[in-house]
Parts: sequence; C-alpha cells; structure tokens
Amino acid sequence: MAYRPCASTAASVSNETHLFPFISRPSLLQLRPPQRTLKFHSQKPLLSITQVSLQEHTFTTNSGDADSPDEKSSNPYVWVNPKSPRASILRKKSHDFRYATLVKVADSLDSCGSVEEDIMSVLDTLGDEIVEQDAVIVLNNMSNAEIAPLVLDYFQDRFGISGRVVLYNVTLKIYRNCKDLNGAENLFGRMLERGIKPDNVTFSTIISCARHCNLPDKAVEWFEKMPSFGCEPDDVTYSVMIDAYGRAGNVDVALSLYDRARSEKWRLDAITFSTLIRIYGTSGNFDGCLNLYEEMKAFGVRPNATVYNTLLDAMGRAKRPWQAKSIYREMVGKGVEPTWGTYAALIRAYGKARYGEDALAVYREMREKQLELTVVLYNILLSTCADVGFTDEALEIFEDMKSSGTCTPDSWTFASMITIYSCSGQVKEAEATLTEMLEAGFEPNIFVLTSLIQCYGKAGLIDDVVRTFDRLLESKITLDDRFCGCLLNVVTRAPKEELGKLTSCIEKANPNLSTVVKPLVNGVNIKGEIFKKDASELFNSISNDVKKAYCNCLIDLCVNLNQLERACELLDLGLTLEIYTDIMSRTPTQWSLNLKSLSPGTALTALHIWINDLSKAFENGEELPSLLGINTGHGKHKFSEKGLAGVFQSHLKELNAPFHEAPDKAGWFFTTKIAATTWLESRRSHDVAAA
DNA sequence: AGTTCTCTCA
Repeated sequence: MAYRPCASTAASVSNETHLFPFISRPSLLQLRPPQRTLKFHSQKPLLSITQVSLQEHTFTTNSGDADSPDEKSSNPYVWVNPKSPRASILRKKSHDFRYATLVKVADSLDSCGSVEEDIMSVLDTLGDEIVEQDAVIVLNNMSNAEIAPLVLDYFQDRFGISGRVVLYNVTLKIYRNCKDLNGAENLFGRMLERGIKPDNVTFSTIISCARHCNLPDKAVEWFEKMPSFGCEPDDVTYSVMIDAYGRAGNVDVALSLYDRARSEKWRLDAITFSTLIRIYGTSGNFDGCLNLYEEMKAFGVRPNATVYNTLLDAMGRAKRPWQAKSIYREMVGKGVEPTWGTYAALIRAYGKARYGEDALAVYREMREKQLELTVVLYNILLSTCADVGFTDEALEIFEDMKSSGTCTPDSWTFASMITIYSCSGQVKEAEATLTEMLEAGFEPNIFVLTSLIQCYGKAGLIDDVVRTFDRLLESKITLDDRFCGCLLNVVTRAPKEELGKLTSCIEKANPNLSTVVKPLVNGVNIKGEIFKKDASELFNSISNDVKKAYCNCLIDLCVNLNQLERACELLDLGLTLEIYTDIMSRTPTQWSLNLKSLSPGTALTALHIWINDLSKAFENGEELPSLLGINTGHGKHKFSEKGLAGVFQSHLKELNAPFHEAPDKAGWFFTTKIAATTWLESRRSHDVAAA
C-alpha cells in the first residue's frame, strides 16, 4: 500500500495507524508509545535472533511482502546466519523500513502546527533510543522551516542530540528549500552561540540558499566569510560560487575561480561546465561557450544533456540557429538522449531566428513523445508563426494548447494570435480573438492594440484605426515607440484623403514625429537643413530598435508623396546616424548595394544614390570592379510583399540598367564591369544630350 | 549533510 502524506495536524497521524504500527492514539495522549518491544537500531542492526525475527514479523504483517509461503509461515524465532544472503536481505529490509519510518515521521512533523505537544507526540513515537543518524534522517526529510528548528531543539533537549554540525547542516537545507535566507542566517547564529563550528557544508548550503533567493551578492558575502571560520573552499564551494558570481554579473571572478579550480586540478563535473557555458552565454560571449565546450571535452569530461541544453540555449541567444542545429546533431550522434530542456532550447533558438519549419518540427517531435509544452513554449511557437506568417499552423497550435488541459492561453498568447490575423489582414478573426481574450479576463495591452492598428491599417479601415487609437488614449496604457511606428506605417499606405485623420493621431501620440510628418503630408516647403534637424531630433528621442523602422516609413512616405529630395535627405541622415550600415560596400573585386531590411521606398532611394555615386566614380575615371551587385534579400516573412526582388526587376529595366537576377544566389542582381561601363557611358551621353 | 540542471517577444 502506498503511503499518502497527510496534510493536516498530528492528530491525523493517529488515523493512519495502519501505516504506523507503533503509533496509536494512547501513545499520543500519554506521550509515550506503548509498544516498547518494537525497537530499531539504525546503526548496523545486530543480527540477534529476536532482532531478525521482529523485522521479519513487521514486514510480513505490514507490507504483505512477497516472501515465499513457507518462509512466511515459518517460526519467526529462527536463527539466521548473519553472513548468509538472507541475512543481508533482512538487514537491507530492516534499514529500509527504519528509513521509511523516519521519513513518515518527518512528514508528520511537517504537518504539525507549531504546537509543541504535537511535535513531541510525533517524536515520542520514535521511542527513547534515538541516535544522531535518526535525527539527521528526520530533519533531512522535513520541509517545514517553521517546525524544523523546534524539532532540532527537541532532539537536543530530550535526547541530548545536538552536538554535531551535521544536524545544523541538514536543517539549513530546509531553509534553502524554503528560500528563507533570513532563517538560515539565524540558525547559523544559533550554531555559533552553541559553540558549533561551521564547516564547508554549512557554507555551501547557505551560499546556495542565497542563490536560490536571487541574492547572489549575499552568496558572495558568505563565501568571503569562510576563511574567518577556518574553512578553506573546496570543489563544491567553487562550483556553487562560479554560479553565484555568474549570476551576480561578476563574470570575471567566476572565470577566475574556474582557472583556480583548473590549476588546482580539481575534478570539475559536467554540470559545472554547463554553469560556465551559461555564464558565457548570458554575458554574450558565444564563442567562449564553444571554446569551453571544447576544453571540457579535452579534459575528458563527457558532456551530458545539461551541457548540450546550455549550449543550445546560448546558440539561441546568439541567433545562430545553424549552430544549434549542428550541436543538436552532435548530441544525438553521441547517444545523449534529448530532454525536455533540449527541445525547449531548440524551439527558442529556431523561433528567435525565424526558422519556422525547424521550430515546428521540434514541436511535432515533442507532441509525438508526449512531452508537455508550457505556456511559454506555446507562446514562442505562436510568435514565431506570426513572424513567418504560418497562419494555419498557428491556429493548430493554439487549438492544441487549449485542449492540452495543462495550460491556458495568456495575454501573450492572444496577442500573438491577434498579430497573426492582423498580418494576414483577417480583420474578423482578429476581432473575434480580441473578444475571446476579453472573455478570458485579459485587458488588451499595448501589443494587442499595436496589432489591431496594423490590422485595420492594412485593410484600409482608417476610421477603425482612429477609433482604436482613441480607445488607447482613454485607457491607462502608455504609448510606446513601436506603437507610434505602426501608426506611421499606416500613414505610408493610407490614401491621401485620409491622411488628415492620421496626422492628428500622430500629433497627439508623438509631437516630434508630428513635426517631421506634417510638412511632408501638407507639402510645406521647408529648408532641408531644418527638415534634417527636426528628423534628427526625432531619431534622438526614440529607442534604437525602432529607428530603422521609422526612417524606412518616413522615406516611403516621401517617395509616395513624390518628394524625392526629402527622401534623399532622410537616407543621408540615416547613414550619418548609422541607422543604416553597410548599405553600400566596396571590395577591390566587387561593389555592392545591400538593400536587405530596407523598405521599398528606401531601397529605391538607395539605388538612386548608389547609381549617382557610380556615375560620379565613372566620370572621375575611377576603375570599376569586375563585378557589381545588388542584394534585395529574400524576405522570410510571407507577408512582406514578396521581398524587393519583384519591384526591382521592373525598376532596373526602366533604368535600362544591365543587372540580372542571379540564378544561384537568391535576391542578388549582378552586372559585369564591361556592361556597367557601357551603360554608364550611355547615361552620360543621354544627360549631355538632355542638357 | 553541501553545488550547478527548464523558460518569451513583437
């Protein structure tokens, strides 16, 4: 029969007398167990005849042990040769039973209120002959930090057991499990008062307690106290301190401890390496992660799943999904069984890098293996689907999540679903999901409203954009740069007659942005210098991660409104402020125009400037390289207007430019020096003729 | 009797 821990008070212990043959109600009342005959000795049981027979008796009656029938029916008072296998089985059984008994006592103690009598009663059931090992086992199996110190005191007061540090160390573990550093520190103080000298175990337990409490600085503080108590840190201390320093953001110290451990030839285990890899990973030193992994193998430490999981996680952070993939292959190749954490790390790595298919493959494998996904993992998958435009897949995952029975959608989930519908222009579905979200008790947040604005904007429902915007203003939600960026994006695709409605939204949302947008929309002719000054003020006021999006939108707006000069001014500013980098690059053999992540208008403007630069270089008699290339990129997002390649093909034709799409390099258009020269030549003569 | 192991974005 399985033991079910009871959660109530000590009184309930007595109701489970079938589990505690030596506990009965009278014993609780008299504070003394009546059955003195059942004694256990935790130290090597003396294999006296009575002893053995009693064990035997206990086992056959209590657990219905499947001994052979004739053994069961045999006289319990037989002598058993202490060296026989039978004796060793009995010894083990005796030990196991004693241990199980003590664990049950620990459970009962945990569920005592802090009523002294209750605690006493439970402890009394153990009898008088308690040895230190019993006390250790009881405390080691307790989890109630309020009761534990009382129990410790009782062991001392009633049985005189308290003289050794081990009892305090196991009690400290309880505080650690309860994340109660204060309690642990108090107990440490009491140890000192009682003249108990702390040892390495004491310190590593307190240190890890601090670490579990998210107080890495405290961990460091305790580590530094060690020498004053005559304790010299050992390999376990170093392992936990490497972690603590890492979490305290003190990467250098963590690594120097590693150096020290290495030079002192301490055996570092795989998990310590995984800790180190994690430290490198969180500090952004991704090559450091890989180096450490190699070093670890060179030391002959076999990587386990934890090491691989940490590495995969680091490669995810590094946005190197291909490396995650090859590490995963290596892991499987070496026969290391992937764990839940492996799949989670892969989903993160692939998801972050928009490797939609790969992320989905991992998801399917998890389903196949019946591994449960968490809300977080579902959300990552859904936002990946949103990023790459997997509408159907997202719906499937969303349904799976709802029917999983283990997790329910949260505001993040709904936000992703609304984003997905918004990107594909499914207004009705987005609105239905919004309703579902409200019904589930979530208020729309800034992310949801941003998506909705995008959704309505895409569908040309400008009045709904304005309505949503007003709703946001009424709410307590504060606008962010991303939201304003989306609003700006709506402006770039709205029909001219609707622009007024939107500019008044922008005026309320962000005055700096309004200053730049208004003259464009109203066609007011202001000086280029002033325009650039206003624009750079805007860029200085917004966060780095949206600068490119703003600049792209503004340039698109200029191009749409046929203000090419303004477009060039903005692109120029964007290059100066390093919002755009590496658009135009030159090597001795190739000059390139890199248009990846540029909006269509920005890309056209950049092409315009680049061709002008080419002409200038040609006029100045500069040597052209053997190859000239334009990279339009190939958008991973299904909704991103199929990349720029299509737009460019026709535009290049219009310009009569001799660039041709490369058959083997997606998104690239190339021309040779000879073709380029001929073309630039003809452009020049054309210009001259026009002049 | 001690350590490190599994979490989110636009």
